[in-house]
Amino acid sequence: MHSAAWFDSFPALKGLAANHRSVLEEKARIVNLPAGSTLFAPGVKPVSFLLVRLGTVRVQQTSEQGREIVLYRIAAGESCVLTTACLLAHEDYQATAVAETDVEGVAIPRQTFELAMAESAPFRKFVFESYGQRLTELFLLVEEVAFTRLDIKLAHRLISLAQGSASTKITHQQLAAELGTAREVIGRQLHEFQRRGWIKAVRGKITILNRNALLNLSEH
Amino acid sequence: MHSAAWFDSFPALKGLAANHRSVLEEKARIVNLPAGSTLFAPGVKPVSFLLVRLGTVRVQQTSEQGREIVLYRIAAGESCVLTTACLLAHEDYQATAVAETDVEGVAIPRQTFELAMAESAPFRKFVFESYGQRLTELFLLVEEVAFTRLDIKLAHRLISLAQGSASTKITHQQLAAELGTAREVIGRQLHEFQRRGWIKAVRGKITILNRNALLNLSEH
DNA sequence: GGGCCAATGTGACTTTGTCGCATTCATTTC
DNA sequence: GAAATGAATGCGACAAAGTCACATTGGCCC
Repeated sequence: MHSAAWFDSFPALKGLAANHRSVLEEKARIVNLPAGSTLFAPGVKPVSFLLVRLGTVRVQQTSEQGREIVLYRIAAGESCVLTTACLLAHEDYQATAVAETDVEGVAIPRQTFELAMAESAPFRKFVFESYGQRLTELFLLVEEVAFTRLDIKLAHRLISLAQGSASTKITHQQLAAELGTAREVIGRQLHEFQRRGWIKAVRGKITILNRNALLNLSEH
Repeated sequence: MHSAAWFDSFPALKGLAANHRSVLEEKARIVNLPAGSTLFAPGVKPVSFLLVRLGTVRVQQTSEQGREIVLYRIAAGESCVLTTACLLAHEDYQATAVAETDVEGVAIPRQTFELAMAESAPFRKFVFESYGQRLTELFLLVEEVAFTRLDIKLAHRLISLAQGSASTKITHQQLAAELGTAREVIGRQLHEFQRRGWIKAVRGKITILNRNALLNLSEH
């Protein structure tokens, strides 16, 4: 089906002219990716512009020694800026993207994408706003990585990963990869949080007992 | 003068159609900035698209506690991606840009810029290629900040700042701001390099005595 | 020559990262 | 059910990096 259903998932595309909209609807392809699958990895060239309709995608960087850090996440309704950048600059990917949940994406062929960029001001606006937002986020990430204490980063991340619920299924290793540090370091810090009664950690799961304390710390 | 002279400083714009070229030439304004002046700072909104014709610009981030880190440099012939992003996403700047040398820039009014983006494929290509490049660089920066040992980063930076010549005029504090670390840490490391006979440091100036040793270390 | 201030040095201490193992827990396999 | 397996976690010693509170030095200006 090349139904118009997907279009409404992207409020930012509301303003598109009817003719542009119908071209996009006609040429776009819905792609379904199971949780855990890799959308792209370093050295690969993108073939289509990519929008995420449902689910979330994690973009991360891996160092030569195998250590990882999460760069950002793509939420439902957003575009994959890195894909766009690589597509337009004719570069390879230099990061990895993993589906964190089952993901439904909308793939727009390069030609159609370039046409839309050329002809539709609202489409350009959509693409550029994503760009600006990511760039800002990356600047903040650099600052956070360089200057923020680990306990603060960890408190912050625990809250944001929990998404309002009390507990998260996550291992020390995964948390270390989130923040670009080592497992042992996460272990120590979780221990300290637990000693203070802020969390309860069991194998593969962390439960927040005192959200306010974590929140307070995360605001340093 | 709104001479065409500046145009030839941007090889990437060679492919522009004559009519687009003449519009840009007509509307663009040459701006001269003395070394050390601030192009933009957090909280300011950009008014023009900006190309750097001569000189270099340093873009840096400052943390709340006042610590700094250099994000990237804009060389002659390049555009200021952050300006573009903010311009298009209607956002404020969230970083600082400082002229490292006397800078001659080309300011293109927003309207003219948007027109060029709408009508000229080569112009879009120019803008997007800059974008992709910066994004790639920022990814690498995050990785470097998170995972690379300080001695390696410092060796690397000393070589790149020296630009082939043997000595650089720079203070420990400035080097610390380059790499996002503390002055004392730079001091210690320089001491170690000096002890090994790789550099000679005097107040405000560092001379490279053994470039190969530094290079070798910087390739870790 | 003396004052001034940026640049640099120093040592004690904390935080973070690294290394090499030892345990523990859950699941699969016999 | 017992044993085997492998991921997840714990632990202790040590190295690297960041912090703090000063002391010292060098260059410039009067």
